Amino acid sequence: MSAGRKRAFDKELALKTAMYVFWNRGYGGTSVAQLSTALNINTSSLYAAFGSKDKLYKSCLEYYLEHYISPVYAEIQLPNDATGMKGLKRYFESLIDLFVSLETPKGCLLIKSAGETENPLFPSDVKEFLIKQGERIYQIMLSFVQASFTGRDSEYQASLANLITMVSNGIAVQAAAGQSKETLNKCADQFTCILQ
Amino acid sequence: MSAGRKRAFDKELALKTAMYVFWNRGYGGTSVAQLSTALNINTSSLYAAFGSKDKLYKSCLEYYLEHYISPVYAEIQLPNDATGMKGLKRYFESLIDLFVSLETPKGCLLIKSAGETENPLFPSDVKEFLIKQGERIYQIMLSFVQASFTGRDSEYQASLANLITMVSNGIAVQAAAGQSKETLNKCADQFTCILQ
DNA sequence: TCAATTATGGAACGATCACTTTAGAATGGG
DNA sequence: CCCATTCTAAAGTGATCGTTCCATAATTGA
Repeated sequence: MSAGRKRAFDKELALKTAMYVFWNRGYGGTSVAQLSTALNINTSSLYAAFGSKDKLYKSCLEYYLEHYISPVYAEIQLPNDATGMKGLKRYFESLIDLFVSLETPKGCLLIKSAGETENPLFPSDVKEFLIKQGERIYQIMLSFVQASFTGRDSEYQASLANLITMVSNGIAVQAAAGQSKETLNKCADQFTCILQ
Repeated sequence: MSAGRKRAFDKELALKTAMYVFWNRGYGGTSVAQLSTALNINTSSLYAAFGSKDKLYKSCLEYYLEHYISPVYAEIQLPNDATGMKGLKRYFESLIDLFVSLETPKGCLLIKSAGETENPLFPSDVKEFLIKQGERIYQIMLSFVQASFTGRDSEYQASLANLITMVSNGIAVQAAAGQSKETLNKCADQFTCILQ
């Protein structure tokens, strides 16, 4: 099947490391030379394994979505006792845990990326990817709200789903700015409380 | 007093134009050559007038604060009939008007800048400046909340000021992502409604 | 064992980065 | 009018950007 020399590094581990670098410094703030150093891989090996800086970046975003964001949104998706305030509180807790975790960079890689899309060097296909994922996440939130606030009209539900997303984005911004887990949790609690 | 050749361009207009470029593309996404083109000024003139890219950037942030952000926060500062829900609603309206205005780039320059501070090339003094301004803005919001929600304990007030700031940041993120003025206003209205 | 295939290490590519230099043109006080 | 002063235009600075090339090393199927 596969002839040729074997890869000397763990590709998935390298991908995860690259994701951390992008998460910290952003797309524009990360150079291939820095990645090469952080991953302890030559640039030629990096290009052989991941194609280009842009392709590696997109792979990192996909990895982030699958391994970091999706588990959080699973909190409010079926099958679960996911509906209602209990689900929402668990969602915010998971989100804040992710955004302030000591094992990963602070804040949200997706929102950090979204802030760079107007950079003329930012890859346009990644921009489209981010828009698509934003819509997908909103749909998950909308389904949750529809299942949890059954007594309200659909316009209210749509707006509430948007408001919760808005608060989530605010949490990401303030987590990236260094706000403590306790402060963020207190805010999220207050929000869920005044919601009912 | 001033001998020598006169400047051939309007310095404040050039500053405003530079601010627009940074607001659109971010600090890392903007090159001096692009600024030179956009401002229709040679790089040497640009350096003579503004010192360096970093100094120009900081001047743009100061200009943004004075001419764009401060007027919004004046909405909830004394002397005004600024307290209470009426003040808060006007604050959100002004904020959303600013973030989705057709005459300026979308979103908030400060929050866009805050997302770039971990870029190793980002000037550290600007990072400190942003942190300081964030605290200043929080204090304004806290004073407003203390004057508007007199019946609550100070912990509740601090947390509420934080929550409102959080929603504001969320608005900035979603405005930058292209969300419509109507959608944002509906969300802000819903938030102010459930607040009481 | 030999050819085909893939990975590695390092140098090198042109382009662009922020910034400076140099030479000359415009200005105003004495 | 002269000259110090300031601005403008264009070329040039070394450094870094993303990416590729090339020789060599390692692995496999035939």
